[in-house]
Amino acid sequence: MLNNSHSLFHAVHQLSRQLTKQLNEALEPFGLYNAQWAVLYVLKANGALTQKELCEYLAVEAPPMTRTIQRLMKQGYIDQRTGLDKRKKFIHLTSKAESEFPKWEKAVLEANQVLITSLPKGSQDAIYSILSEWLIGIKQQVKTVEEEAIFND
Amino acid sequence: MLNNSHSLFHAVHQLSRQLTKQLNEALEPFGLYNAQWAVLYVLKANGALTQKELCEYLAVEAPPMTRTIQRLMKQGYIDQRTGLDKRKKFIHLTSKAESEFPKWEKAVLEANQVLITSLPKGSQDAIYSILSEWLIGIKQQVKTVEEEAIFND
DNA sequence: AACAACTAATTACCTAGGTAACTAATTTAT
DNA sequence: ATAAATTAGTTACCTAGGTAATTAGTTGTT
Repeated sequence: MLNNSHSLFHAVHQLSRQLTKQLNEALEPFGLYNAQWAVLYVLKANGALTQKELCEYLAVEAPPMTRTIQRLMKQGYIDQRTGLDKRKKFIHLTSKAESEFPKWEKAVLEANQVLITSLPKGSQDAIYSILSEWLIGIKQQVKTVEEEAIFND
Repeated sequence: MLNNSHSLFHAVHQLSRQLTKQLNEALEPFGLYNAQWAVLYVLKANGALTQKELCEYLAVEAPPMTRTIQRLMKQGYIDQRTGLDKRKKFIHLTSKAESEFPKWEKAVLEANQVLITSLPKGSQDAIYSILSEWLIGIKQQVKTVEEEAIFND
């Protein structure tokens, strides 16, 4: 039974660190890190996207995304193409990335499998829906608090 | 309904970032960051601890803890005393920290309140118990996998 | 047509947390 | 008693993510 918010927040934080740690270990043989994998995964699933769109999909600010993209480019897994709007940079998976992707995905799925075995399917669905709802709630709440702050200026 | 592990892990990760971000904002007026607050909170609740013990309580490796402690010391909120075993450093809250603590706690609790309003009490308990179980499971699982790896050497 | 406002991306700099390699103190074995 | 192994903490260096300030390109206004 939960007696305070500290414990809950701490558990979330700790879990997040465990997950990324294990994922990084799984990706290590390929010279990839979890932030890079996240980008590759989104690009594979959605096709070419601008950096802005990638930021929105992954809920990350622009500067870390710039860095991750520059690294992936250096490794030859993506390329940038500017469109009509020269500010926008569309990010594409290279054929090199396309051909490596299945290996990466396999390693990641195996790691995820290990991480998730101790969580019964029912709990998986429960936790996912609670977390999703909570995230939405937090974003609204934060927005509201900010607006009140502006209003009170 | 959860269709893959990526979504779940991503939700956990994103939530963790939201929570620390909001907590940092709440602590900003006091010149504190969430990692420092975590240490202060544990020391207040448990009394003096060695750095090793602090690491275990907060599930953090030693190097980041060293850094957090050095910062808190510079701010005059803690002091180190070596015991009989000269390797161990016991960390104490200073009276300055003790007198400031209630203000910090109030700010943190208010922030936590905002973050948790969108999560019904039932969901709080549900999520906390699932997360706790899951964390335990992951640690066992990871340990097992490592042992198998050693065995197969 | 020219100036103002906005937008996408980058740069510089901050905190958090991780591993590997090291130092100093303490146990354990021989 | 001394050499070897272990332990607590530190240092150096890595990735991740955040904010603030800047640049270049685009839109809107007048």
